[in-house]
Amino acid sequence: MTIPASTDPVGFETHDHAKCVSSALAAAEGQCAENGLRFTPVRRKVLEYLLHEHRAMGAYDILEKLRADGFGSQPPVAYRALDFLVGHGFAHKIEKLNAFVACSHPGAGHSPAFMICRGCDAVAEAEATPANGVLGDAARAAGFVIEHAVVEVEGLCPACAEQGAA
Amino acid sequence: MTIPASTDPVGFETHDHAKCVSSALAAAEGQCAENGLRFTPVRRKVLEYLLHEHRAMGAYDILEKLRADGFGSQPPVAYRALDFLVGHGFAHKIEKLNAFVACSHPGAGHSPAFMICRGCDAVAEAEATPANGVLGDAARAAGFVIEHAVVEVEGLCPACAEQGAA
DNA sequence: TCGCTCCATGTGATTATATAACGTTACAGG
DNA sequence: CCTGTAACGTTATATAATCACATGGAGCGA
Repeated sequence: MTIPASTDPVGFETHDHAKCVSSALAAAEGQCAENGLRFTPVRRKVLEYLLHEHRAMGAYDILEKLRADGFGSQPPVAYRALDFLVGHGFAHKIEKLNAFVACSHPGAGHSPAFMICRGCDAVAEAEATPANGVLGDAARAAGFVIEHAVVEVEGLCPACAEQGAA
Repeated sequence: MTIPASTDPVGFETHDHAKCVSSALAAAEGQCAENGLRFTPVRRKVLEYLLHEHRAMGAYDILEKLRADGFGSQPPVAYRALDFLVGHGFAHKIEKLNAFVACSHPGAGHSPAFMICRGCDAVAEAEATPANGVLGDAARAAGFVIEHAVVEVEGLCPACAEQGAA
């Protein structure tokens, strides 16, 4: 796991947010075009919300924004867009929070791990390697075939830790 | 979803289930006595269900059993018992399934990881080491303080993999 | 023993999260 | 243009979890 120091894809650091939103949207658009996927207005908008907020959002938070923007306002509208985004790797679901975040590592097929700050709800994405380590050994020993991994660690981000969030 | 009484999978292998249930209950009872905790009938019964089934059970599955056994039948009854069991390490919540399992490694304070079979819903518990590996490195580099980890891998257990569950 | 306090339990109501089912609309390919 | 498929919109419902408040019982000190 090497974090390119200048681009801050993962950390709890500041970055040029407007740029990261627009470039991520452009990347998603390109990837959809390449793979014959339809990057429809609802889907684009939902990804935009997630990128803009840069934190985990509940489906009903998103739904409220969709309503405000004139889209359909019933749960399936939000869930379908989220299913699409998650299914194609543009976003991830945080099981612990029953919420969703935009993917921070666009492009590469990956196995994400998340650091969730319980102080401010910020979520940072890192790379997991579930097949390695003790768990991978245990799985192989048991004959278990790993298909997908959920790795989510809870704790405090630097800012919250410093200001002593109990 | 009925599993033959004497051959439930633990770590996806067969074992003497009646014995493992009773010894786990006895261990829990002892640990409660030692720490001044009240191992009440509801709590005991819920742990018994979880140990007996040895798979992930939803809170409402448990609630139904409680009702059948003459306990209170409103959601808080089940959730409170589960909160107690999870809080003291006698059971764990599987976030991916919104369900609960009895702890397989009683006693030691630990950081569990789970292997979830999508074929038969069996759940095996292993030990995770979240502070190690690439994620630990990333967290330290970012200044993130890990307090708790959720590690859940989905896939196929040996039995389901063999019979070609798609 | 009495009475106090704390914790656990029971219940009704409500909030939060997610899916089912069905008709309509938009779009790509022939 | 026709047609098949995928996306969308809406109603209704299922599933998961919590709130708020009343009741009851165990432990403890006076």
